[in-house]
Amino acid sequence: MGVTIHDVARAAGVSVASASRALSGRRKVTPEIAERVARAAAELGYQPNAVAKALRDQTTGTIGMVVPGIGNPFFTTIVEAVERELQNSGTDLLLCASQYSPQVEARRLETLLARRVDGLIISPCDIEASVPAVLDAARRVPLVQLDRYIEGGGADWVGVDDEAGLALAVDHVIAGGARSVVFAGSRLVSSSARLRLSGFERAAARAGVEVLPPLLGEFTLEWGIEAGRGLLDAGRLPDAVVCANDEIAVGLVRSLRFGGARVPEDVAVVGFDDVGHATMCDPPLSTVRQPVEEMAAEAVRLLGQLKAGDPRPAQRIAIAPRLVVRQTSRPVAAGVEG
Amino acid sequence: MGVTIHDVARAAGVSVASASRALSGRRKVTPEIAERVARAAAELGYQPNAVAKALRDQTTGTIGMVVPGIGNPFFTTIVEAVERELQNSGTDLLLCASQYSPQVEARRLETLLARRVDGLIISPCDIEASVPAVLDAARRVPLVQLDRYIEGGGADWVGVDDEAGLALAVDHVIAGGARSVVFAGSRLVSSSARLRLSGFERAAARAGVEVLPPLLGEFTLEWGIEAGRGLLDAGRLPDAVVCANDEIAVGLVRSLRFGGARVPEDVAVVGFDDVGHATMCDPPLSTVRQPVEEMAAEAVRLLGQLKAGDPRPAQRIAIAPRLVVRQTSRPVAAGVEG
DNA sequence: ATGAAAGCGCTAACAG
DNA sequence: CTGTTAGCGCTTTCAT
Repeated sequence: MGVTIHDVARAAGVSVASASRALSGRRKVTPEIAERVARAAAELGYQPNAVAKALRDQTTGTIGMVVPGIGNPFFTTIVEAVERELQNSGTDLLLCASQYSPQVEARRLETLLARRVDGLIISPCDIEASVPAVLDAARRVPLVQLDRYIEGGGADWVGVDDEAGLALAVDHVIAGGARSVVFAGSRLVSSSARLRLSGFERAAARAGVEVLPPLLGEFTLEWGIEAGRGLLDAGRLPDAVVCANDEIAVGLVRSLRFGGARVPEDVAVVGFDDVGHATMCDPPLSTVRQPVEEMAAEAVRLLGQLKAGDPRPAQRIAIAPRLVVRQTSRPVAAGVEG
Repeated sequence: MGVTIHDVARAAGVSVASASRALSGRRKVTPEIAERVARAAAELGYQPNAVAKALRDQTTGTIGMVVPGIGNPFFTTIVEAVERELQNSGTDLLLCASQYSPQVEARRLETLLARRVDGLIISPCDIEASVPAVLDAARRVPLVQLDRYIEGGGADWVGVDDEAGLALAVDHVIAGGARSVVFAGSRLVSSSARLRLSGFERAAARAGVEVLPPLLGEFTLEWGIEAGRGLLDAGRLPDAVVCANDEIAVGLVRSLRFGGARVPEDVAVVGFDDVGHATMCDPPLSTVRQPVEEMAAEAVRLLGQLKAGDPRPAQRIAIAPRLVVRQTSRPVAAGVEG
């Protein structure tokens, strides 16, 4: 079916070696040959076979990326950022979703490795169950973890500084007058879930406010709605609820208001991520913005370093987030934005 | 770096052919050899090189998919559906986003083709500008268009029956008492944009209601908000607005209510797609549900047929959508659902 | 500057 | 049933 470089060479009346050299331009050929080869290639509609090139070169020009799910806007945002980052490096992205299952995650890694990707960017779905597959992959190929990471180190990581982010959120609601606070997050199955809870607890303890027992479910709108209902049913509302992501926060605001509570007058709500949902929410959500572009850039940079062979201990890079005050929390003087 | 089948063969004390046969299990070998090979492979951590296999077999076991953008929940939903559909066929998906640009779309197709995908599923971003690249790709490899399609035919397509969907929406609001209607959609740069507008116009004309000039922008929340403002500023509200997708509808509802109009009492709003956003909306959005699973299944089936070589004229498969009545339109007796 | 040939890892003919 | 070998398409020595 395909037209090969042999066909081009024959049509141009030169050897395949010359054709190869002319096409790649990486080596000198007479202008005349270059011309003839170029014409032949164009006429035949020659298209280089990347598979053969990959086998020969032992490098595919692709990097694999696996995230828990592309239904979550945070992950699609970060995927887009990585794609943009890779844009001009001639590297293609092979994107996979693990669907929040360590089994399919392991399978995905396996096929990515079999396809000989030059590197891997992964947000492991489970802090424990993902360990073997991720470590194994890291042994075979440059790998950096983005956002979520696995226990025990051994592989590079770049993500947001959750601790700092939660401190930002907690201090903000307290500055707005909150005396009792609660955390609405996810069960502690990922690093993000754990770090955000502990960051919240630390900040709240430091401030000396009352802390209600955390509400732990999923990183979803549905769970946010449920958590809001739970709060209403409990009879007494906290002054503020800090959420582990925006989807939870949006759901929470919805059910709180549906139940008659005013946001932010009766209870302040702050989210985390600031991708998409936050501005869509009514009223617009105060949240902690993850520095997605920087995270993606850093991950790609790290991957490049690893590829270069540069041996060094595993790195962890935590990038500082930023508070974005909108309308679900009481403003404190300056800093309000749309 | 990698351990090859030669290493395995040597370690097992057999020829590469036997090793290959034992590993693939596609041909008889003595149990003893099978055993020895299996052990050697396990001990060495052998992992087959898919690149070499692809070159040898002239088939990669991958299909490429290109959609305008993964930021749009409709496309992520359909990508997930296609992934699920492919799950058990041993075929991997190479996902690309064209970012709504015919240029990057063409480039993406080019590299997918260079990587020798076995087939292509594409939602062309532009009904006109996407034509050459898509047609060229279709000439080289089995290709089916999903959702959007290009002008002029020549390639298979599966999508929703837009005409029927818009008729459903229009008839519904009219049954609810609407006497004047308007369409809020996208500029006519894609097949979906065009078909939905014409479907709306036809259904409205058939019903004999008053039709205001259509509002055409983007398939985004922002445009929905703007369109809603425009409607308010115009002084007189229509009884119903039918939207080309849910994001527009959500934005529209938001700005209409913000401007003091009651939904659905003053104006009914109906969306299109029913993925994610619709239930998140407050109040929950009445909409036309795209049969995403069926569309994905059909696309994969068609692709399989094409691969089988089965020559036949290009097919267009339009699947009937379903109306989902929630709370942004007045119900008509039965059929309300969550 | 150009051409002949080796070889990337794999599988399927083809012999034995 | 097993082993030897050719060849998928490409790039790069190695000679010329």
